[in-house]
Amino acid sequence: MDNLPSSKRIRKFRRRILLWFNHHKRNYPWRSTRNPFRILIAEMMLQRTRANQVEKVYRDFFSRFKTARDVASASMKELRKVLHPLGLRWRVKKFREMTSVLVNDFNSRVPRTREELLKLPGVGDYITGMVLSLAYGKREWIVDSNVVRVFKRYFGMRTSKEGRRDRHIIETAGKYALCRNTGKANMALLDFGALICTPINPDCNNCFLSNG
DNA sequence: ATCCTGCGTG
DNA sequence: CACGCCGGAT
Repeated sequence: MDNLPSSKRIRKFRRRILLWFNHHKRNYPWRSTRNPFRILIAEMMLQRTRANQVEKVYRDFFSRFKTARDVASASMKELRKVLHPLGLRWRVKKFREMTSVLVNDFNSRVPRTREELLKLPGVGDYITGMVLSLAYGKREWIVDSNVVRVFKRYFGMRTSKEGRRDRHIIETAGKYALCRNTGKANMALLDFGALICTPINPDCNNCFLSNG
């Protein structure tokens, strides 16, 4: 049995985390836009990479490239130069492949459905959920390492080693996403995991969830 | 040492 | 389901 948290518990959790988020939100350039392409690029940079580290690269990137076509036609050398500080060098090629598919198959439009987004090279469930919820305002879930950790601690959920792919985790994230402003709720979950409910030395004293 | 707003491959 | 990626922050 899965032992999913009840809808009521999830709603309460979301309400409290959003309240916290209103005062402790992290500000990043990709959060002050609804441009789907910019959000998509930002999410690709953010995978397995700390957000603070991405900030400068994001600005560099968009000062050089404006459109999907610009990226698709850039030289590997130039792309490498911009993206190098992020590490994960195989990712550099993904930026070109992804934008090429965007230009060739989607008329340079970032798709609006999960199925189509997943056709983009380098784009998986997580990035798809972020683009759909943040750029298009859809009620789509995200699961990343932060989400798994927060759910485990708050709801006491058990997971396999690959908690991100556990069905009950994804279902909980799906229920969590069913609200008025899913993009905001998803960001709140990430920030809470990154700032308070950290992997090591979580700041439990300042956690509104731990007392009560 | 361990982790980061994961994804693709085997 | 397991693993590599890969620079940089903690």
